[in-house]
Amino acid sequence: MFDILVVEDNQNTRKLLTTILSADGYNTLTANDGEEALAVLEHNHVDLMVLDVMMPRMDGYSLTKILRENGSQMPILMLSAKQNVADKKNGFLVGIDDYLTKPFDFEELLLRVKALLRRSKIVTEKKLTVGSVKLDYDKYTVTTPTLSEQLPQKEFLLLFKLLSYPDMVFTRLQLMDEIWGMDAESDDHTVNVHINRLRTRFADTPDFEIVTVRGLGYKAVRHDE
Amino acid sequence: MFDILVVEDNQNTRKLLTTILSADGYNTLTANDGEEALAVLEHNHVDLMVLDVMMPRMDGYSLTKILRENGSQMPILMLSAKQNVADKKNGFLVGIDDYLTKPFDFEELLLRVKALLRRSKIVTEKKLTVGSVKLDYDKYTVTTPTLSEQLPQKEFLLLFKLLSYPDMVFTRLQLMDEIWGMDAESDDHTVNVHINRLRTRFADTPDFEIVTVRGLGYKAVRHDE
DNA sequence: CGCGCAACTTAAAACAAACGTAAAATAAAC
DNA sequence: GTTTATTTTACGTTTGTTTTAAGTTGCGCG
Repeated sequence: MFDILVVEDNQNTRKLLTTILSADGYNTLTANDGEEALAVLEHNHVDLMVLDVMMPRMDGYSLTKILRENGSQMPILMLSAKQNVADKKNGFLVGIDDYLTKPFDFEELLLRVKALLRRSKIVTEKKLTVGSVKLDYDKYTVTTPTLSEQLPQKEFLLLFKLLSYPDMVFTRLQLMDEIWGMDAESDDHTVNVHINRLRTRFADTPDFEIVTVRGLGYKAVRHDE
Repeated sequence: MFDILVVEDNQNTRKLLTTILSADGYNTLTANDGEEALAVLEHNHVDLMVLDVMMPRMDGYSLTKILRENGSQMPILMLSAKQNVADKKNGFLVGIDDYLTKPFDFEELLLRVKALLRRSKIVTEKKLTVGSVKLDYDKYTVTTPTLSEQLPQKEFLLLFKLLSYPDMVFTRLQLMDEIWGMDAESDDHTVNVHINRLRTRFADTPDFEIVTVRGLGYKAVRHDE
């Protein structure tokens, strides 16, 4: 469900961390140092980072600093053998969210990870991407390479729902319930009309389509050519 | 600038906490136990809570639980003399964000408070810029290339809120809460009028605009051409 | 002490967009 | 080839927003 990047040069510790996190149901990615981490972040989705301070090439402070300067708001939990406040201070100054000293209690690590994810889920923008269509719920924007306009509310919500589970088929009733409310008096046909409006909007976005599943409903699909 | 509620029954510790926090520029409020804290929260604006576990009448766990169940997302830092993981676990389970064991290092407390405030998307920045519009909260100034005037208070606060998260949509209610206070009985339309005034002010600032999101609210947007 | 101005609120009218409906056109299934 | 499901178009209604204006409050200054 959540993707956690473990950045740690010591192989044993790295393995330990990934084992703990995997056992709790997280997907883990790994990097040996800051530079590797940046490379991983370029090509993968990461929800949270567990970061060692001491590493060759690029240490945890530098990595955090770079990320924050580039506007990243990813939750970062820093690990260090150092107990002293000066090191913690360094970490918090560059923008970490939590700091744990080694040796750490496994359970406490998991608790803190969970707390960070919970909070970041509250505040991070709900962003969805399917193909070249990007939707940002909080900013209320939908962009493709060719267009960038404000969708009307119903269309926006409809698209949001469809994009939230790409390829999954939603019945008209499901969509109605979600957008118009359970008691919706309205007709199924209303959904059709809004779907149609969405389609004309994305007519010239070749890698995205809303597909009809006859007898069932609709789904959002990405075409890679 | 930020209002922090200290909930702690021991008078000495309470005093210590408020002193540390005040020295760092926070406004502090206090409560002796959970019940008192609830009363304080009803009538005051609070950005973050520093919370002792052990208290008469209503302890920290119960208070946190009640708040979370009521939908509060306020950052909560829990303090306890107990070192063991079980107590931390209890805390995190009911929804705290951070846990510090007594005796704690003053500096670390301040660091963690700051990290929580940043993470919870409460703006620490008092100088904001969107496009060519620059706002300085302390100086109470707003400047663009073409104008440099003093805005009336409500307009200023409204703009501040909007600029604090560019592109993010704020509902009229959110804006009201921020500027007029939670209990404001006033009409939504008041917001509209002030938005309108702001718009006429920035009419000839081409790279800045307050955009309406129909059915939701407003957002501050930068146009780059 | 009260006059006058600025800031704010309220109300009302004008405006615009979004929405849902219906009906016609098209496509798929049997 | 007929039926059923879906798409498309058009239009009227509704709802939300903007704008204008008038009314109220509070404060500084004469």
